[in-house]
Amino acid sequence: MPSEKAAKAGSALRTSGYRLTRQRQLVWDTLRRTRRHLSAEQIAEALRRQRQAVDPATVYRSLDVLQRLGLVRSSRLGERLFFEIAEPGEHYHLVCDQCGSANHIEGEDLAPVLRHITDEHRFAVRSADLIVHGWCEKCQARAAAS
Amino acid sequence: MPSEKAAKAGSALRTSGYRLTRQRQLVWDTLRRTRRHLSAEQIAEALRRQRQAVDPATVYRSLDVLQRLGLVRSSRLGERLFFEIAEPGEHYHLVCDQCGSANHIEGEDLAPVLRHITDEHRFAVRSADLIVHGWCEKCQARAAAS
DNA sequence: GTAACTGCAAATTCTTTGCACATAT
DNA sequence: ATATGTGCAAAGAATTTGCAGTTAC
Repeated sequence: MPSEKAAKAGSALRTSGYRLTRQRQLVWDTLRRTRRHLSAEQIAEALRRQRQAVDPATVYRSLDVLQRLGLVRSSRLGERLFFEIAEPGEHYHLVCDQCGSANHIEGEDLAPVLRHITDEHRFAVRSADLIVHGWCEKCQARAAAS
Repeated sequence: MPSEKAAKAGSALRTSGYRLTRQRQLVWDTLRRTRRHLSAEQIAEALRRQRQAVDPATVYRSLDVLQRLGLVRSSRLGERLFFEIAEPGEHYHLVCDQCGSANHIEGEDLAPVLRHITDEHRFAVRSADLIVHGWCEKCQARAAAS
């Protein structure tokens, strides 16, 4: 699972004058291994469990650097900041009110909405985030079972 | 500007067993007077300026009650929670990255997107909030002028 | 009169910062 | 060698909570 993609962070860091450290590597790897969004605390917790503890402050700082390089993006979902690998293209956030999980799905459906906002409301759109709250498939099943 | 709408909060409070206090009245009135979203701190600040100071903690508690009655809704825009009078129907949030103003606009364009999420992703949608970041008309004009 | 409400101060939670020590280049 | 990065502890910002005193009903 390493190779090109895994090397991406290393070279991006170096060509930008940042150093490739164990901590940055670990934060990046943790994020790459999940499809989900993770909070800084969840990343720190995951690393702690693997006996590779990284201080939360360092997790935040690492995420900040990765974000500046465009490798990571963050969004505030509910109470906290969540981080994910930056992928090109639109995407929406699905936040489960029951289990708190946060996922994203791809799609281009937002384009007409944004065009409307630009044209009718004279608002220069830079980015858009659709946050949908509800129940994920798992929690629906769990509720139906009881 | 008072009359029916202004009385709404009072009767809703009473029929639900809550008391109509000076503080709740003031918070509600402040929100009704703006079209914008206000943070709890902005509400407290506005009241302080009118020599009607209400403690921030009380502002939060009042907003919480009004929200439980369905009279107010909140959304997290950027760093903080913002509050607004609850109006029926979909709406989007436009957050200006320059001046920090937060506005909302009406529209039903989201319906097809939400249908897609329900159908394709088996996610039971409860609510959706589209948060658009960019530059508001005023700030665009200001930037163009300089 | 009394349960509900308020102000104030302290507690919480998430995130950022300062600084002495460690490490990648 | 030295500029960058890390851990730890402390500071910050936004929001919540505990409690003794106040107020709407």
